[in-house]
Amino acid sequence: MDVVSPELNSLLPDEIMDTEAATAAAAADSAPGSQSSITISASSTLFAMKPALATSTATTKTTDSLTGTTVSTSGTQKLATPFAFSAANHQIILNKVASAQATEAAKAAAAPAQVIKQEGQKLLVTTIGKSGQPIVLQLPHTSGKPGVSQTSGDAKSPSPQFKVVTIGGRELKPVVGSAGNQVTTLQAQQLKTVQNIKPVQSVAVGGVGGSQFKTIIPLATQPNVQQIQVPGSRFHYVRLVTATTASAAGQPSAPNTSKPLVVNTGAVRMSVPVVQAQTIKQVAPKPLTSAPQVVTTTQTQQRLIMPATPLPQIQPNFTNLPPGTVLTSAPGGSNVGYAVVPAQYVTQLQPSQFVTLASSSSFPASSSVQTQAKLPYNGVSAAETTSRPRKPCNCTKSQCLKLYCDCFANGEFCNNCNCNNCFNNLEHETERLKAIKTCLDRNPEAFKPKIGKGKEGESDRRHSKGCNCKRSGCLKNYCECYEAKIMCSSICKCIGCKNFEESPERKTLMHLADAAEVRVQQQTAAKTKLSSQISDLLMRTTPIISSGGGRLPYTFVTKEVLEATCECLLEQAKRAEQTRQPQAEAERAILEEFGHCLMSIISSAGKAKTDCASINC
DNA sequence: GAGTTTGAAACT
DNA sequence: CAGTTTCAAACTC
Repeated sequence: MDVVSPELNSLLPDEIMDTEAATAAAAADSAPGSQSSITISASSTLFAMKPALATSTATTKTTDSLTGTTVSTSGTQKLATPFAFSAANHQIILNKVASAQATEAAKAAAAPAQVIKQEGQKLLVTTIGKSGQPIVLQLPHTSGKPGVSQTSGDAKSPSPQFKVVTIGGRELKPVVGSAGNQVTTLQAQQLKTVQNIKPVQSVAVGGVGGSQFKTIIPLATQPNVQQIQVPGSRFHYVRLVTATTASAAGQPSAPNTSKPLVVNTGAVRMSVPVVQAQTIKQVAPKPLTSAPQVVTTTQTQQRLIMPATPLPQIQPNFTNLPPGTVLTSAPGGSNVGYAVVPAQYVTQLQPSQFVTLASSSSFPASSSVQTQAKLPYNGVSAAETTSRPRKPCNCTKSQCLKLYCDCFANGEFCNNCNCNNCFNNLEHETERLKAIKTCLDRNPEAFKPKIGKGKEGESDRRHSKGCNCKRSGCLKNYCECYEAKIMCSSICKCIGCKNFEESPERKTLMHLADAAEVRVQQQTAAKTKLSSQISDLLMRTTPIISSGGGRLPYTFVTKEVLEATCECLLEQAKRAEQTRQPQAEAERAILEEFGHCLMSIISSAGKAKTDCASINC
């Protein structure tokens, strides 16, 4: 079954190809029609963990090859029950083997690489990174081309016999020597992990030429991974079940790592980090410069439904499961949550959003599905286009299904918006997908960021289409260039543009904006400090007061006191106004006066407390 | 908060 | 492709 059409591939952003997955894809290049590249997606969730044969604690940072995101993973990983491997019809099947055998394998510090012979090809089964990290299996093409991720192959063969691909953008050193003979300790550890993985149900087989990609679902009966076909979606999903909820009864805790997941290192171009939905936390939004972004995860017992590869089939049960959707079970229902996450965007989610969405207990039964995730059709991380949470939209007529709607245009579901008749949600998935298609038909780059990345830094950022401003001088937020804090370029068609480097108007605006920002920061700092001082005072006085009965600060902040304080502050303001003091100075004086007032109140309160104590009241 | 202005998106 | 309309955000009062 074809999973990615050339058309779809053409729609994917260039950034995706600027990845090691793409490199691997290039390395996997082979004659048209061949199916020589097989990649098995893996994650701690996918490979549901069994009671530990071995336990390792690791902290791993993995760079997401799609977004440049750095995924930080930490925690204890319990290796799973081992499995044997077999391959047939270009399928890799990981079969369970006896635990004793697995134990032996786990004990072997330098276990040999798993080599699968199939039609003259060999498969090196290994992982990259530390124990428990994702696993990539790739059948090499017998005439594989040199590539950064490709090994030298079998020593007895002039051509490479196996191929190692990277996961999540993590560089993988070539395996030296023939498969099964010269394996490094790291590889042995990786293999140990491989031997302990659970069956995988979905295997994406990368072919060559864009249209050659196949999806194989070899283990339909395996309980831990289920393939889900989403109608109208370019992705198909694999439901990933953690050991806690599916196969590891009695296990005290679920694995707590996030894993990058290479779904297909071929031209499907998906290298996705799998993070467990319930507890994903984004430490900081990804800046425009696409600097590495840190994502941390903590323990979870959630299931993930991950988009593995695009899937054209439409099945009725999942018309409301769009890519980029986090699902959760209804309260009182299943004890496990579900998440449908276009994993390449997982790291872009705002932490609060994701945590909320993944919470399986916070949704009403009538709406067990909530969404707040990046949709895949955008193909670009939210962080690449925005550095802060998107403002809620106010659409009234577009149903949030046109590019007028910022949420839709940025590939997001509406969430906490003020829109009316919104269709940009799961309940209207069919319409939404249709709208996406319409937009893409009209403009294949409709969901790509308008502000292109500069090759040599932000100074080279520019609007992909240029603006068409006529009246704003390109110095108001009406102008998309100005709004993006970039100057207009030669491709702009604006009239009366003042948004260029030497523009005095622009410089003046910038200075004003800077000054305003500084002022806001100062005010914020002052408020914070004052608030802190008040809190501190209350904390210090309350115990003393309460010991004598009554809450002194509140007792003494009477209406009269408040009025007197306000009078003082107003008087100070008037004085500042009369003397024409600068605003900042006036604010300082008022705050200072407020401090005096507070001190007076506190002093009086303390005195009263003393007096009260002396008369034993 | 209501009304106006603006320019991108959508439409013809 | 150009002109017009629609739309929602930005802006003003």
